[in-house]
Order: sequence, then C-alpha cells, then structure tokens
Amino acid sequence: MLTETRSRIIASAIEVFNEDYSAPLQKVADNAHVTRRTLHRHFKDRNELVAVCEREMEVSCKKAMITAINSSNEPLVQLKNMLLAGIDCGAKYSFFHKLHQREGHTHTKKNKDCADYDFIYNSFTNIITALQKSGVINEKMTVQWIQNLHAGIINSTVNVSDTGKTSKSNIKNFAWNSFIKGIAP
Amino acid sequence: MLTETRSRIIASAIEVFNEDYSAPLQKVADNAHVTRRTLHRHFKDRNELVAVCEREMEVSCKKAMITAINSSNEPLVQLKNMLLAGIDCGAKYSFFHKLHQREGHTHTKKNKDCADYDFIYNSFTNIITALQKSGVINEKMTVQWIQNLHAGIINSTVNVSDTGKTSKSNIKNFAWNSFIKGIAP
DNA sequence: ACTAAATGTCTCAAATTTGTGACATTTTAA
DNA sequence: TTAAAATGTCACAAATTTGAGACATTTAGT
Repeated sequence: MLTETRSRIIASAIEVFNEDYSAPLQKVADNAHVTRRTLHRHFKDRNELVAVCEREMEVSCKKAMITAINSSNEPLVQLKNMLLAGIDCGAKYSFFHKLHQREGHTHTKKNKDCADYDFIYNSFTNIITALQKSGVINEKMTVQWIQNLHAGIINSTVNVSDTGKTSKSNIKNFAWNSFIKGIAP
Repeated sequence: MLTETRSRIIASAIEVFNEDYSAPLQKVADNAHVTRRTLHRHFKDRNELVAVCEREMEVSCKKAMITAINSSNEPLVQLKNMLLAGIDCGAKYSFFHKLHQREGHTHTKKNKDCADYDFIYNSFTNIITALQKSGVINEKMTVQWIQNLHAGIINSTVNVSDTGKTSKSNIKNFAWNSFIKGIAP
C-alpha cells in the first residue's frame, strides 16, 4: 500500500487526536482525504493507529530534539534550536509533550520512550541551569515553568500557523524572541 | 437538584472537553465524582451539557475580561489584568479561546457571544496598539501573534497548575513576566 | 492499453456510548 | 426521627462508532 497515503493518515490522526483524543475515525479519515475503509486497510484498529501515531511522534520529535541538542556546545544555540525544532514538528511536538505530561502516564525508566524523553528533559534542564548560572536566564524562574512556556510557545505557533495569516519564518522569529526575552533576568 | 453538583459537573466537563472534546460522558462523570445517571438527571443530553458549558465559559470569561478592561485607563494595567483574569479562569479560558478560534466556527456579529468576543478582541488590539505606539511593546510583532502568545501562556499556567508543583502566585508572576518581557521591543 | 495495486462504495454485525425507567440507598432539612 | 430530595445501582433499548467482506472504480507502472 502507498506509503504516502499511510503517512498522510498518520499526520492527520496526530493533528486530530492532538485536540480531540476520542474523535471518531471518520474525522481522521476526512482530514486525510481518504475513506474510513482505506484507513482500516492501513491500520488494523484504533489502537494500532494510536500506537503508530505515538511511535511516529516519539521517533521524529526525539530525533529533532537530539539533533538540536547536538547542534552546538553553546547552551543558547542549543536552546534556540530546540525551540525551532519543536516548531517544525508542530502538532507532533504538542502531542508528544502532552503525552508524557499526562497524569496516568506512568513514567518508568524501563520504558525506552520515557527514558529518551527523560534524556531530552534532563538535557533541557542542564541547558537552562547553565544559562541561569551565566546570567542569560532569570534564576528565579523554575525549570518546570520554563519547560511549560517552551511547550506553550510551540503550541501557539501551531495555532497561528493554522490560521495561515503569518509566514512561517516570521512565526519562528516571534517565537524565539518571545521565549528568550520572556525568560531573561 | 443541588446546584453544587450541577456546577461540579459543568466544571468537570469543561476540563475534560477542553482536552478531549469527544470524550465519553463516563469520563466527565468520573471526573466530577458522580454517576453517569446523575449527570443525565442534570442535563438532558450531551448537547445540553456542551451548550451549558459554552454558556458558562462565555459568561464567566467575558465578565472577567471586561472587568479587567475596565479596571484602569492604563493600557499596561489593563493588559496585565487581562492575563491574570485568564489565568484565574484556567481551563475555562483555554476552551473559550479555542472555541472562537476554531475553523468551522462562523463568527457573525449577529451571534451575541461572537459580538462580545469581538469586543474583547478589539479592546485587546487597541491596548496592544497603544502600547506599541508608546514603545512598551515591539512594533514588529503582529497583534495576532501577541494574542496567541497571551492564550498560550494562560494555557501553560493551566498545565503547570495541574502538576501542582508551583504555587499559584508564583505562576502568575512568571506568566506576567514572561509575557510582558516576551513582547517588549 | 493493460494489469495489478490502491482506493472507493455499499453493506452489515459487533462493540461502545447514550439516554432512561425502576427501585435502593444516602443526604438534607424540618 | 422522618419525609422529601438527591444520588446510586442495575437493566435495557436506541444511537453511534467500529471493523471487515464483497465488489466497483481509479491510479500507477510497464
């Protein structure tokens, strides 16, 4: 079966489930411009689709974030690239973040996905701490708040993009500006 | 029937529907610590519950926002109070904002709710424009971005509050700091 | 143009969600 | 304490969603 259709369905499902986790599959199918029958040919059932979406998010967000972390030794550059990577991932990143924050989601180190998420989170924490020490970031703000702001700003860019009234590169500029100035001392 | 139960169900529904619009009513009932049977005694059907939630959001968010707007003639004070009011409304405000942004939601001036939302939005725009002219806010940023950032930061506070690791007043400080510095020139 | 792969259409049974009746239990207020 | 109000429990039909079979139509590659 066509990989293109498959990935279109996955992208559609991530978009839809991101803001309506229990949405009927018809909605996902419509959004992907396929019939529900085609959707079911690609994915055995709802659970499989959800699982594949989660995998896709894990893999691609993780990859983007780790690339960003490895892009430099400069914490400020790393932080900026993590934000831009999140924006590029779009709804995928919003969902990814939500998923690991959800209550009921038991974070275990045995779960490889959680371990990877923790690695990213810890890297983020180290970057923030380093920048706080060097006086680039407000020391009074908690890492928790900064991480939520980070995810919140990425989410805002997803919403602005949906309306399509502002260009992608403008959005990225605004986002980075608002973020870094928003956490400055 | 007890008003207390009724409003608990409404609050629960707003919370649940905010992040999962198609969630089964069982989930709402559980969240409100009542049986589904009780939920149905208070609300004829799903549509009625959703409608009541929307009304509740409209009324209470609108009230809070208009109070904030009228709290001062100083644009900066107005802006701050609008943010704090949004934070106090919590999930209610997130949902309220989403609702009026949704594609498919036809914004007509005939619909009183939309007219009121437009009034709030226009006031927000005027405040931003005034602050841009007086050099308090970055003139390059679009009102659309600033409005999304505003909603995004409010949403971040909802997520942080859920974890309960940071105090409410700290959250408000962080939020206002991040917001106003994030849009500074 | 032809063939195979992919998707669409229509249909239907199974599973889930929804809404309600009947009656038991708990809560509230006099 | 007692009667009424509110909620819980169980059971059940209606509505919706889900998943899959059978066959028609479209699309892609040769």
